[in-house]
Amino acid sequence: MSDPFAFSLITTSGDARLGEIATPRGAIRTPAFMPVGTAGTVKALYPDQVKAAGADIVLGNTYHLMLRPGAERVARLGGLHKFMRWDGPILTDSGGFQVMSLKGLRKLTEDGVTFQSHIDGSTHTMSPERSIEIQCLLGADIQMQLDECIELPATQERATAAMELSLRWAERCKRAFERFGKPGQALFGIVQGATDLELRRRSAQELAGMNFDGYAVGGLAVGEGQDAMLATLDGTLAHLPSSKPRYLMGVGTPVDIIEAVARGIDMFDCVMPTRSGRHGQAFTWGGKVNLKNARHAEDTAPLDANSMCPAARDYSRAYLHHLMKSGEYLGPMLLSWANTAFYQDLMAAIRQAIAENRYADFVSEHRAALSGNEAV
RNA sequence: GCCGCUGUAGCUCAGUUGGUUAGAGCACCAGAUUGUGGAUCUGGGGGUCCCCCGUUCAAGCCGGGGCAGCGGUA
Repeated sequence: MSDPFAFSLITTSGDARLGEIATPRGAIRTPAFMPVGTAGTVKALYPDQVKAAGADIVLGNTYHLMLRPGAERVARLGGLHKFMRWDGPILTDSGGFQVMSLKGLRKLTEDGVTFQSHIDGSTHTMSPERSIEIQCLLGADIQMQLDECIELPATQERATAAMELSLRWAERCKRAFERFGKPGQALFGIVQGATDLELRRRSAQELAGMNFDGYAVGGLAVGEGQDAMLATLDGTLAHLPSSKPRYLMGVGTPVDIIEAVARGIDMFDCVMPTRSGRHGQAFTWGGKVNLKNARHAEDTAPLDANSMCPAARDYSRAYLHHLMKSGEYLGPMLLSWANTAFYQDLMAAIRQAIAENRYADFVSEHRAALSGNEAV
């Protein structure tokens, strides 16, 4: 029987890769953008909308789901897919990002992380083994190793220690996954090493030697700036096997994405389309649009008349402005929808440009407009 | 009519024994946001301190008169 999880590279354009990841729950077209559904929901959207927007896979989060409703409970309820009514693939983050983002509420040891719940203050521990066990209880199709993600800039000592700890945890996650994982499920390793190319090389090569199903680049877009991020990517991807998917974690803006694809990244996730949407910012081919700005108050134009997404196509900017200014629920719903659709449209356009071997032209065509605010 | 209280930013209010350029929260106008704590952060514009007169080197603050609002009262 062939491995039900498999990455196939279809074609390339420069270093940009067009591919497909086969999973038992369906294919993931790459380069892919994975909407973030931390707590078992892509916030403010129905699963059907996420699917219709073009997303093949969504994220869930180990840390959040273990606190509430609890991994064992989700398992008793039939797993995360059934629970949230998403039948496509799900990738779960391991909790590594919370190692960084909850820095006032956690303690780190060789064995794992002790978190204080942000919900009720209760104490929870998560080892690499427990993180994998939880991800298996949730039923995640793609699971992530537990890692230590640090804020940048960081000292050499700090970056080295976090990278080396992440490698040791990678090994432990691999062994735990062999015990808990089911056929068709995949486990990704995570490259760390801040912006130090030598650390990144070591991390990538050692992970590659462990033979993961895919490789993530973690610890970027955390304060280092885009130039440093892209330089780090250049120095990292060369040391990862081209036969496996490469995932740039937590990234990013539309321009981050097109630049990272140009360097050979296959998968992305980011809270930006949904979080920004909840706060009034929309993404369009013409750049970012802040619907809270007064200039939209009487603008009868939609966000993007050419969009296939009703939220972007059928509602006036004036109405979206009003909803956001009034704090109405529909505002975040419509903008999360429009942004999720835009990100998927962006990925579709990226895939098409690679397929037609004109990716460099695509980047130069759209880079400037995507990088700033919409021209007024 | 009389008694009391109040009047400071769009709103709700603070403002010391009179002392530099009168503040806050919200609202407003913008900017940030990258493996989501439905969060947060950063800037900005905005004043006839109800009006007039007086005291004083100096008044949002003290005195007199007026106006307005609220409450009480025969």
